[in-house]
Amino acid sequence: MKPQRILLVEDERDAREALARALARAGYECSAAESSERAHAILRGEQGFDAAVLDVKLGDDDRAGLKLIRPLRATGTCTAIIVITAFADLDKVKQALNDGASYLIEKPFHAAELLAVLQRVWSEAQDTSHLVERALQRAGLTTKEVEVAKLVLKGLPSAEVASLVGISDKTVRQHLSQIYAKCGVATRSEFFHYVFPS
Amino acid sequence: MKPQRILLVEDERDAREALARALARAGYECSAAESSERAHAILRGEQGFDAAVLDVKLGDDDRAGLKLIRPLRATGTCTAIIVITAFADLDKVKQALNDGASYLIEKPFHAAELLAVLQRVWSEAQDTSHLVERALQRAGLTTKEVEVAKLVLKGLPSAEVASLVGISDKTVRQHLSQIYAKCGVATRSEFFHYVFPS
DNA sequence: TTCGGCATCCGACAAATGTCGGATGCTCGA
DNA sequence: TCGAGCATCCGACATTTGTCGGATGCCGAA
Repeated sequence: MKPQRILLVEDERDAREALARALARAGYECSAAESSERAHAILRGEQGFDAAVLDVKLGDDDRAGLKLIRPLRATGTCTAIIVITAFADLDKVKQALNDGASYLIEKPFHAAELLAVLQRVWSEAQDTSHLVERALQRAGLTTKEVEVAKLVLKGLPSAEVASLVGISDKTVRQHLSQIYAKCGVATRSEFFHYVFPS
Repeated sequence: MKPQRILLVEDERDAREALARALARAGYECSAAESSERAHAILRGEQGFDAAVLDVKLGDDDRAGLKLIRPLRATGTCTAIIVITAFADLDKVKQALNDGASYLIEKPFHAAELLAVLQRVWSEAQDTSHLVERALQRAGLTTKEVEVAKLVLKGLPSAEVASLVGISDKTVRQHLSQIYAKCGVATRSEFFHYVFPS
């Protein structure tokens, strides 16, 4: 899957418009801002951005872009945050990393690079396999139980799981009972919520 | 919730043992390795680490710790990866960020700092609210539908959702039908899987 | 060898879930 | 003002899900 909505914050008009065009051409819906203030204004209006591309330097402020990272992370929007900068110094990169940036690209760069990074970082952020692995591991499930659990977590009904695993649908439900007990839950929904806390 | 199992990779024996003790005291189950090779060996044996704490320099190799980041990310274990280093130079920090590290701590540091960072980074990584927001936004749900959807995603049965929202349980199911239609799914499980792809 | 844990099946039942058809009232924009 | 969209409710039904009691066979550790 691809990210859909992207927040682009870049103060230089040419660069901003070029990137916005590139993003649009690649099928993204892109909201562009030229300053921190505009970015915040946009965020107040609409949420639900999948990713943000932030220039580090905005106008006078040498690291205005970095200051946007924490608020963005806090809102819970924006899964992937990419920062771009012409002058990567140690301090800025450290801050970017520790504030929660996903990637840093140095100017000058090709739009294609950004698109590639965007795609990669996004799909990594979307990946929930670690949550699944962890939860199942922690619960101490047996081999078969893990097999069943993973298929159930794919949204399949018991009958489908049964035919895929090659056992009876009754047995699948039996296993599930056992799984639920180990996880301390009682229903399929609760099990999902156990694996994906929210 | 706290992370449970931690992979600690640090070549200096004193530091390693001190950290391992501190982590154990804080209630973590900690596997320590003194080299890349040992780390890989541990990973071959057991998976399911929640977090990794990596020293950047291991033995001769100036950035052996950094080289562990990608494999760790690739395995799908390890939600949080913290790197520690005595000499943070621009190049190393850039690599750490772009390879997928979550945080960088500079030596010398107090064990308490590490514990605090671990806790923070871990809970951020656990947070799936952005997935929820994104999915619901993308589906174009109405206000009420979002309200219902969020409670359902908390694992609550329709009846509970109904009493929390203050509407009839039938109505909740009605809303859910609508929600499923918008998301292109047919059951609660599929809906979970729509929100949390895995 | 014997016993506990794992995997497998069955029948039966209560509860939860999803769907259909139909209904009312509200609000906002054309 | 008139209809579309939203929110709300109802009854009824087929399906799915979770549980209970009971059963068999296998394997590995005690």
